[in-house]
Formats: sequence, C-alpha cells, structure tokens
Amino acid sequence: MAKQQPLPRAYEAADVEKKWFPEWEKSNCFHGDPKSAKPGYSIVIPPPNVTGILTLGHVLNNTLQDILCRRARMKGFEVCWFPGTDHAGIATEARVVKFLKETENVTRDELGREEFINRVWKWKHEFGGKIIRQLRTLGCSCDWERERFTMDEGLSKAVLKVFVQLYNKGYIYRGQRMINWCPAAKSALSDEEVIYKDVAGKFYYFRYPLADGSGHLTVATTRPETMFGDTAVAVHPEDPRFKHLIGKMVKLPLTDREIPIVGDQHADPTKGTGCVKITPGHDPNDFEVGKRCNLEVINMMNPDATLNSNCPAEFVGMDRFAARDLCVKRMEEAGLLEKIEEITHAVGFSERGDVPIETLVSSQWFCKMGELAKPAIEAVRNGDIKFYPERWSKTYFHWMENIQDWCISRQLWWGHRIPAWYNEKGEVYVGETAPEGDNWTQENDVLDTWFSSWLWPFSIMGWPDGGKEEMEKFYTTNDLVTGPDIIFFWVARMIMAGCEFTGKIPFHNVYFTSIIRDELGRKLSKSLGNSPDPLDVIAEYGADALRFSIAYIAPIGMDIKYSNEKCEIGRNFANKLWNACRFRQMQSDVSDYARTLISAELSSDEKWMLAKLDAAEKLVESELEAFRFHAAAHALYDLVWSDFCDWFVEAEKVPLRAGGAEKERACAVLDFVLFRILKLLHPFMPFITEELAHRMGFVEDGQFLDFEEFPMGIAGLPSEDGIIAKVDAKFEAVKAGRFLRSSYNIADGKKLKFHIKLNDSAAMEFFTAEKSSLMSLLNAEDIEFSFDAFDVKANGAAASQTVAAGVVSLPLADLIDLDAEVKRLEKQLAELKKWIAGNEARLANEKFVASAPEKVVADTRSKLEELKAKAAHTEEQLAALK
RNA sequence: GGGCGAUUAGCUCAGUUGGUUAGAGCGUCACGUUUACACCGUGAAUGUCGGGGGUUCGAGUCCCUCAUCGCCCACCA
Repeated sequence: MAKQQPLPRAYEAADVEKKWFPEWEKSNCFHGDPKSAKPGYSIVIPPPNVTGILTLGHVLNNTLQDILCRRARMKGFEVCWFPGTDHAGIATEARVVKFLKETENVTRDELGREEFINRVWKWKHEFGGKIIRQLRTLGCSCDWERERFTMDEGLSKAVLKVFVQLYNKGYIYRGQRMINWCPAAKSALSDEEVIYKDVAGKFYYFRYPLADGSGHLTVATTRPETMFGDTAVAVHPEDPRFKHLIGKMVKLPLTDREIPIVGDQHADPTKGTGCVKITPGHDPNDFEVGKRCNLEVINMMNPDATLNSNCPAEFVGMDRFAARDLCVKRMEEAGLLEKIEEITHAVGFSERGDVPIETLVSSQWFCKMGELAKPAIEAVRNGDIKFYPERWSKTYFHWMENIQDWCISRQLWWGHRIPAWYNEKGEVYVGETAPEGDNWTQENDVLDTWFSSWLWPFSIMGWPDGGKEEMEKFYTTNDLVTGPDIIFFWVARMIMAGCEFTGKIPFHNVYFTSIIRDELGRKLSKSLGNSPDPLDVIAEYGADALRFSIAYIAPIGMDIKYSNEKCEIGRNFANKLWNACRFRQMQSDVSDYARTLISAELSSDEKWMLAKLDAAEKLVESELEAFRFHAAAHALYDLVWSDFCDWFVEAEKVPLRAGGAEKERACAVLDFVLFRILKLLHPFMPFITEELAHRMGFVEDGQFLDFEEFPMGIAGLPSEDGIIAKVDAKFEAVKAGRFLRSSYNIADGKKLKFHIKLNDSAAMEFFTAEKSSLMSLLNAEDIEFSFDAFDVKANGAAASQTVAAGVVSLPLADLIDLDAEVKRLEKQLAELKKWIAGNEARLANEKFVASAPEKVVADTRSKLEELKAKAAHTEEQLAALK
C-alpha cells in the first residue's frame, strides 16, 4: 500500500485540479494505441469552431463524452477520444476581417486572396483553438496528440477526394438555381443555414394600373422594393374576377416597363387580393411561376443587398430597407398605395450573419443527396445506429426522406477551394490537382464548412491515405455525443458520408444532449449577457463540481435551466466526499483491504453497506449503458451521501470506538467501500477522486484511477437473506426515536433512555445484538427491550411511535404533554385505519385477487397484516395513556 | 399547416415495462457544534401529479380531448 497523506480540512479544488492534468498527460494516460491488444473504444469530438471559446453547451457535451471515455478505459478498452477544431468558414472569415480592420485598418479585398488566407492562418495560430486548452481545464481525456483541424493537409485531401468522387459519380453539379444569399457574408447559404424568425412587418397594397387605362389590379406585398424585379402579375386561371384580364399588360409603377398578367394556380383567390406580383429573380415560388409562364428573371440586387442598375436611378446603390421606404413613399405620391396592414410574418435570417437573407438566382455548386440518403436512412431504421432519445430518429427520417440538393459553394476565401478549373473555351476540369497547361483558372468559391465536417469521423483518423491502423482499431466509432440542433448539419451528413466513402456507419450510438438555458428558460447568448463563462464557474466551484452538477441536472432530451447556484450541488458533494475520506484517515492508516473483499466476520451494518454498494454499482452501470447520465449521477449521490455518510459512517462509529479487532474490521470495510466509490465516481469527478485515491493510499504514485477496474457489482458478496430489510428496520426505529426526541424539542446532545417493544423473538434477537449501535445512533443513555408495551402505570407517561419491528417509546414522565400525545397517537391510528380499510377493500375485490399478479396480492396481504399489527400497538399505547 | 416535447411541493426537477401511503435538492420552520463535513447534522411542514373524459381490479404512468408554454419542419404573396 502507498502511504496515505493527510487531508486538509476543506476541499480546495483549484490546486488539485491544476495538479492532475499534467500528471495524466505526462503518463500518456489518454493515448489511444491502435496496436493495443485491448478492444477499441472511440469517440470523435464534435469539433468546436476554431474561433470559439468554451460555453456551458461544450461543458455538458464534453463532460458526457469524458464520462463515457473514462468509464470505457476503466472497463478495459483501448480508448481513443479524437479531438480537434473546425475551420468554420463564415464565422472565422468574419472574425478575422473584423480583427484586421481593428488592428491594421485593412480590408479583405485590399489584401487579396492569398495574403488574406495567410492572415487567417496567422490569426488561427495566435488566437485560435483557445477552446482546446479550455477543455483540458474541464478534465477532458482526449488523445491530445491526435488533435486535428478541418483545414489540415490530410483532412483537406479527404475533402478533395470526396468532391472529385461525387463529381465523377454525377452527384455534384454546377447550376443556376434559386439559393439563399447572406448579404453580410456575401455568400450563398444552404437551406439549413437559414433561420426563420417571426418579426413585425407590414403588408403593402399597391395598385398596378392596367396598360390600357381600363383600371388597375391591387397586389399585396411585404417586400415593396422587389417590385423592380417584377416581370408579371399572376391571377388564378379560374378566378372569375380576373380571368378575363389574363394576357393583358399592366404598367409597373415607378418604371417604364409593362408586364403581363398571367394565369397560374400559384395565385390563390382566397388570399390577399387574389393578384400576386411575380418576382422570379427573388422568390422561390415566383421562380417556379416564371418557369411555367416563361417569364424573364431580373436580378435587382447587388451582393450586399443594395439595389442594382436594374432599378430606377434614384434607387441604385440604396440599401434594401431604405429602398423599401422610398418605394412606398413614391407609390403613395403616385396615388398607388391603397393601404398598409401591420402583420407578423416569418422572415429568413442568416444563421451566422443574423441579417435577413435574400433568395436570388445564382450560379452555385450543388450536391444531389437522394442516393446518399438511402443507406443512411436504412442504417437508422434497422437499428445499426441508435438515437438516444429515440424520438430524434423521427426528425431524422423526416428530413432525410425529403432531402434537397445541398448548396455547397460559398463565396468566401477561407475554406477548401473547390477543385474545379475553367478554361477560355468554357470547359470545366474537376480533379484533386490542377490540370496541365496554363489556360486554366481555378474556381473562386470554397466549400461549405460542413463539407469537411461530414468526413470528420474518418478524416480525423487519416483517411484516405493514412490511418490504416486507426481505422482498423477505432472506426466505426462507438458513441457520438452532440446537440440536436446539428442533426441535419452534421449527424445526418456524417452518416451519409460514412456509408458512401467507407462503406461503414461512422458510429453506433448518438446521444443528443439537452440544450442549456438560463433560469428564465432563455437561450444562452452573448448579447443577452446570460451566458456564464465556464472558466469563472470552474474557478469558483471547481471543474468536478461543474461536471457533476451538470450531469446531475441534465435530463434526457429536455432543456436544462441552468444557474451558477446549481454548481453548489457538485461542490457540496465533493466536500462531503472529501470529508468522508478525512474521517476515515482520522481513525488509522488505510488498510490493505481496500482492494480485496474482507474475509473477517462482518457486522450487519457492514453487510448492509456492501449490499447497497453492490446494488448501486449495478445501477450506475445500467444507467450509463442506457445513456441516462443524470440517473447515474443521482444513484451516486444517494449512495455516497445517504447510504454511506448518513447511515453507514455513523453506524461504524461504534466499532471504531470499540478499538481492537472491531475497529480494524470497520476500517477495512470503510476502505473497501470508499475505494470503490472513488472508482465509481471517477468518470464524473476525475480530479478529486484521483486526489483522494492517492492521498488515501489506494493508488500508488504513477498509477491512475483510469486504469483501475470500474466497479460493476461485488464479486463474492457475503450475502445474508433479508439483510437490507433487517438493518432498515433498525434505522426505522432510530428515525422514530429521533422523531420523538424532536417532538419534545430535546437537544440531540442530551442522553435519553428509550424503551423498544419488539414484535417477535427474531426482532428481539437482532435488536438486542444491535443495542450499542442503536444507543449510539439515538444518543441514548440506555435502551430497554421487551415484548410488552412500555408500562405507563409503573413508570409514568411516555411518547411512542409504532414501527415495523414494534414500538419505540421515550419515557418522559415529567415532560410529557398527555393531551398532545393522545392526539398524536390518534392521528397515527386514524391514518393506519385508513390504509387498512383501503387494503381490505382491495383484497375483498374478487377481480383484484383474480387478475393482479400473485406477488402484488401477496404483498398486499402482508402489508395489511403489518398495518393491523401497527394499529394494535398504537391502540395499546393509547389505552395505556388514558 | 404538419411534427415533437413540456405541464408533479414555493422554486428546479426525478418518477424505466400501470401495482400498495408520489420522491429528491434548494428554499421555509424548529432544534443542534457528541470523533469527518455549517459546502454540516437531526426533525418537521407543503402536492385534487394542467382541465375533462375513457380503458383497467388498479392510472402521475396507457388512450381520447381541451388548455397553456416551448422547439423543429413547411413555398405561402
């Protein structure tokens, strides 16, 4: 055994946590060796943005992954947790553009493409990946040697290979289509990057005069400024009000253009005015109408959402919102504004830029997804991949079964440049390397960030060129832990990529975490200022406290309402554990029994404790197996605080006081239990458990808890039938005695005499044997056992409480309030009678007896007997007092 | 419009396939410094499990319905 080191009085997390991470890294604890003989276990981290800093969302996510990894390590797996970061095209480019403006007052375009990209790399080396360092503070046991970045050479190679492969297969194509455009990033976006928000808006009713002067049509729109892109007005072909007008022309106000009235089923006679202005260049529906009716497509906007030269002169260069106001003003002046209605409507915003997006027709690269989705749907449907909670598979199927082509090109510089080249003849060449000859120019666009992220589970291992051993050992990965908000962006696409490029699913289980909100249920965000910095929280409470608290409060598949005070759960728990160990150290040096089951005779309390521990170990294992982290945390909390500290440690003070062999045995059991608790708790609270395991001398220097066996039930548990019930009955009597004491406001410190009436000789034997234990737990001066009720006539009044084993009485001749005591007993009796009546009625019901399971009926019968006995005791006490 | 989720003690939430008296933490109240721990101990109080209906011997748990809140998806001028 290692020598134990004394513990300070209170647990100070900071020093301990600072100490262990370097130790673990120095000893290479977290390295996943593909050559190992152990079975492999792997997780890939959801790569945080390289620009990112640690948030509570990351804390939750990575704590859970760390719990899984450390547990797997303890269970004997060769564990590899692959860490890394994502280049996050739009976010990073925007971040660096801002940085360069602030520091050097230069713009992206002034620098030029090559120099700008250099600056981004420079920024990345200097400021990026902060989050990776912060994850260590949290204790994450990633294989840090394997940190990767989505723009690393190897991962970029994977992107090119995949692009070319899909292009050659005919899945990737370039085309003119209606896409989502972010005016802030000045780039195309995928459908998933558009977030719809309900905002207050206005519905403008405009009059478009008929060209022949015979009147006007009224159209309603929320986007007046797009009228400069109008190329028709549509009415329903069967609408009696307007069908005769089809084929006529209207004069487009504020312009000198005339546009036709067309008949199309898109115009719904029941909505608005029944007439719709058609802007094929800026609305997906209108685009379709345009195709059907052969209309011209006019783009009336610049990339930054100012109006372009297709608009009247005074509008050119004007921002879209300013243009809207001016447009309305001009219409009003022209007497063509009929009315304005206030409405709330859904407007698409850019996820990153947080500005309203524009839909417009543009030439972009797309990836057909239909065929890719098929095996990915099947993998989830047939259970090869399981979602936790399962219901997310519904969301997955819905999206996958209606999957649209993916717009993968972005008009950015930071990212994987599309490996396509054009020549003067208008030919296109797509390949992993540039074509021969110098008349080729490369495509300017880069790929969507997710086009590299979807390859993460295998590109991070070295695919396609390297990483053969890693792929062999660690791919398919075991579990993925991520938020449900990126189920489309990332999870679904990874499954498709895994199936397509490796022929294997990328992971077996997906655990979707909760979303963390503030106390008021609002999303955490920088702008609201309700997003606590986890590093501040760690500084105040400790990383273990934060980890444990967040696991403890994280329900499966629901939002978490978080506040810093919640971390008190974990902090107090850590302190409790610390002091339990400190108490043990105060008794004697730690024994050798910590690693082996004790062969000596055990007390009932000790057998009880081992049985409880055994059950808790099995429970924690089964909960973790089902990804029920919070249930596992609760089981641990109850085991340590309630079973171990409140009952067992208090009970063991008797043998500890007795000294000699008694004390030795008690210490041995305490050590055995404590060591197993530390191991069980280690995945949740790695720092304090490691510290205590070493300080207690359970683990030698240079050894670590990660490589101790994870407790999953005690082999060779010394069993005794009904031991838990027997000891529980003793504890029930203790509670009853304490209740009586408290009812009369007698200080805990005052020694009292108790009388306990026992039901039968078995109880008598057990309670008599446990007398010193009972006296200690009750702080009694003496306890008298008897088969008879306490003799009130001879000894004066007493307060009594009926329990399963009999009746606990506290003689209080002088103090007792007879009336109050009678009232209390009558109340107890009335309650008992109520339950008796209920149980009797149940048993009198033939259908119950006939159809309920035997065990339920038997339990009801024995419960009834117990209740009747209790009632009889209570009546006896009552009679004696009267 | 479609889908999903939530509604249990003052607050935050557990409650696995229906089974006897629905639990915990925080907060509240009372007592307390006896060999760990005041980041503590002992005890107490508090619930028509959102409303209504149904299935069942038995419903917080299953079904229907309504209400409120939240999220996701959907092309709606």
